[in-house]
Amino acid sequence: MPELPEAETIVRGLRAALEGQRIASAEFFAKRVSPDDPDALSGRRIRAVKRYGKQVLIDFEDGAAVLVKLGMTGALRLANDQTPYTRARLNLDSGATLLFDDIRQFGSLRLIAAPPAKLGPDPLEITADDFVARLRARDTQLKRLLLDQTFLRGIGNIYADEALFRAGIHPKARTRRLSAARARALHEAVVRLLQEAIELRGSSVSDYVDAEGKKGGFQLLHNVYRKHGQPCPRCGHLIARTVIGQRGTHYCPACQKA
DNA sequence: CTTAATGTTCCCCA
DNA sequence: TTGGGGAACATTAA
Repeated sequence: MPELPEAETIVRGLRAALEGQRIASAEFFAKRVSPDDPDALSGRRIRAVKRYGKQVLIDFEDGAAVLVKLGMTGALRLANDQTPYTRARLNLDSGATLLFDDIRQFGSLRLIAAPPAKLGPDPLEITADDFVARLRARDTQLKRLLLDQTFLRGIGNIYADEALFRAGIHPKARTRRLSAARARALHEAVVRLLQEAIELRGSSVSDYVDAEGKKGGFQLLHNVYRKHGQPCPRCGHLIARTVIGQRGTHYCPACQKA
C-alpha cells in the first residue's frame, strides 16, 4: 500500500490524535509486530509522528520510537473496528485507538532504540544538482534506480513508473547514458508527481486507506501504472508491460525512449 | 490452477 | 564492491 504520498497522508492524519498522547496499553497479534512484552510501549509519551521515506516513525519523549513499515498491505487507522488482519493495537490515554492492519504481513511494527537504518535523501528535499550527481554515480536501469531506497527514499512501483512516463524515459534506460538535461527533467517530474499525489491523498489501487480509513484519489490520474493494453494518454500507442527486478513495469514504448 | 499485487531481504553468481 | 537474478515471506483476487 505505501509509497511516499500514502505514508505522508497517513502521518498527517495521525498527528493531531497521537502527538502529546501517552500509550496506555498495547496488544500484538502477529510475529512481525514487536515486542514480546506488550508492556514495552505502555507509559511512553508520543513526541512526534514523522515520515521517513515510506515508513512511519512514532517518536517517544524518551528517545525510543516505533517504526512502522507498511509493506504491501499495511494500514494505520485511528479506529476501533478490528478485523481478522489487525496485527497490533495501541490504546492511548485519550481513549483513541490506533490499529495496524496488514493482510499480507510483509509489514512490521517495531520498537526501536536508535534511528532507523539510513536511507537515501528524501525526493522532495534533494536538489536537482544532487539528484543528477547521485544518478550519475550509478550504473543501472532507471527503474531499478528509482526503486532503490538507498538512492532516494520513498518511491515505489507506482510512482517509479509514473515518473518515468512523465519524464519520457524508458524504464530500462541506463543511468550512465542519461544526459544531465534528462536527469534534471526526471528530478522535476518526480517532485511534481509526488506533490500532486500528496495533494490527492495518495493512490488507492487495492488496499490503501489513510488514517481515517478513507481512500486516496491519485489513482484516477495514473497514466501507465497497470494500464497495459490501454492507449497512452499522450500519443495513443498501447501501454506495454514488462518485468524489471521482479516488479511489473508499465510504460509507453512510443513516448519513453532509451 | 496460474498469475499478479503499493515491499523487503537474503543468497548466489558475475 | 557493484549489479543482477531468483526465492522467500503471506494473502487475496482475477
